[in-house]
Amino acid sequence: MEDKMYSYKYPHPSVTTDCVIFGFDGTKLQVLLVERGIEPYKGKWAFPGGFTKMDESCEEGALRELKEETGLTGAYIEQFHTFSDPNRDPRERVITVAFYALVRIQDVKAGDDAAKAEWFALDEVPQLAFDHDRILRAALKRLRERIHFEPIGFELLPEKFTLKQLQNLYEAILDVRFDRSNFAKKMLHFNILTQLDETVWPTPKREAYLYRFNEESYNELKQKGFRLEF
Amino acid sequence: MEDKMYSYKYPHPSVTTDCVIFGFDGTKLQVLLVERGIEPYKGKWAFPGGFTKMDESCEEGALRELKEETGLTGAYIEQFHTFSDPNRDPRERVITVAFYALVRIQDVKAGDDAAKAEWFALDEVPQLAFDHDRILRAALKRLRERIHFEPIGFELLPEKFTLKQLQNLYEAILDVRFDRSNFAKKMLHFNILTQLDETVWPTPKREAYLYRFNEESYNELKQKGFRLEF
DNA sequence: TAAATCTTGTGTAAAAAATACTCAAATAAT
DNA sequence: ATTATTTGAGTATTTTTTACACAAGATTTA
Repeated sequence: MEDKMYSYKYPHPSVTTDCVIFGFDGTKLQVLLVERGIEPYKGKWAFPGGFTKMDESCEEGALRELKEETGLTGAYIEQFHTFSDPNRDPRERVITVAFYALVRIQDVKAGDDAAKAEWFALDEVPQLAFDHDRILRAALKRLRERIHFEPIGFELLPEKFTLKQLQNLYEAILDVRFDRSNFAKKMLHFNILTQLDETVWPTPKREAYLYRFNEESYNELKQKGFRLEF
Repeated sequence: MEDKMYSYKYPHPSVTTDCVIFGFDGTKLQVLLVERGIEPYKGKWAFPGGFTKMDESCEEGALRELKEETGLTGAYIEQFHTFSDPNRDPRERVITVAFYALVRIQDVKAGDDAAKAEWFALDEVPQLAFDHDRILRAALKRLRERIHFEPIGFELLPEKFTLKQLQNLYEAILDVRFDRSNFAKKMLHFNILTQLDETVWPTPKREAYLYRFNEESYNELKQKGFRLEF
């Protein structure tokens, strides 16, 4: 088989996607990292990602890589920044389009694929390969901004959840503390939650109602224009 | 001179930047467009932009193109989305990193460079080349979101401006109407404006105070964390 | 088994912000 | 001089935010 080459009059960069995958364990925000098996940065942790093919958009490429490396399909992803420092990859010029994904931690069977994948709490993330530290900071920044306009938190929680869990999530994402009573009031005021019955999940002391995210109401609300304030 | 070629084992896309340049004429939000002199889309209007060089980041490339095509230097730019549909350019695979710039309209001497550049009010923008219609919509969306977190409006106004002008700008960007008195109250409450003396600029009837954006106070406020609400 | 402790559901009073106005002074046009 | 327009300043009402209080259910401790 002949070594077919692709030639251009001007030099072209490589284009990759990288995906910061956020999960929530009930207390802390986590990210999924894979250990690099090859140089450069062999043995270092990095975000899943890879080269974008010529016949796919970056969104399609990101979803494909996500599936290949974690088994996740149909995840919620959002592009947040493109990193293009000429020297960000020591091998060649690589421009990467960065995404974040919001997934339920239990949906990912970490570590059973070819790639060694592992969840890390935000405050336990090791030093990362390439400029992925910077990418993580940018992802967090965007996530925090997004939460003001969309109720993204629901992608991270189980189908049914308590107000406590929801509050824990918001506190983890925004790194703030809310008054329990006021948080519930505000959250329920949007009418995008449906109250169910009892819970057993955490049962620390008194039982708490379970809620479900009501997508219909949310879409109605979105039409009218609104903002989630915290 | 020999035709040097750049060869790769795998095909590589081209990477460009495009810049949506916003300006404000005191009433309406405007964008700067250039008329394409070559195919494809010859004769159509498009955003200034061009190929990213191998030794510059996309940010540097966008600023360089901005200077080449409009004479603007040191403009405020922000990357907002990367467009990567495989068929967005009929010639070859081109991925474009899109920016928006906020400039003072009077700083651009439109139409004196090689490229024919012209300002268009948002509601008078013609059909654009490539997927630039989509790019414009995305830029506006981002601009509207950004205004909640940063007082970006000041990049679009002259050094000294009246509350009326500031209100007009916010109304133009967000496409809403505010109560004059309440807008002023809210705006002054942030303490990022410094009141000056009188005006002559518009002088429609009664003279209005001029204000200047106070960057120091703004940075203090930003440290504490805040949000511009409208 | 009773007491202490923790968590959740519910509510309330005070403070802050948003909203909808009013009114007079300054200026330009008639 | 009269009229119309625009700005500065202010007020009253409503709504939202914030900081708490308290009792009920459940678990742990004594």
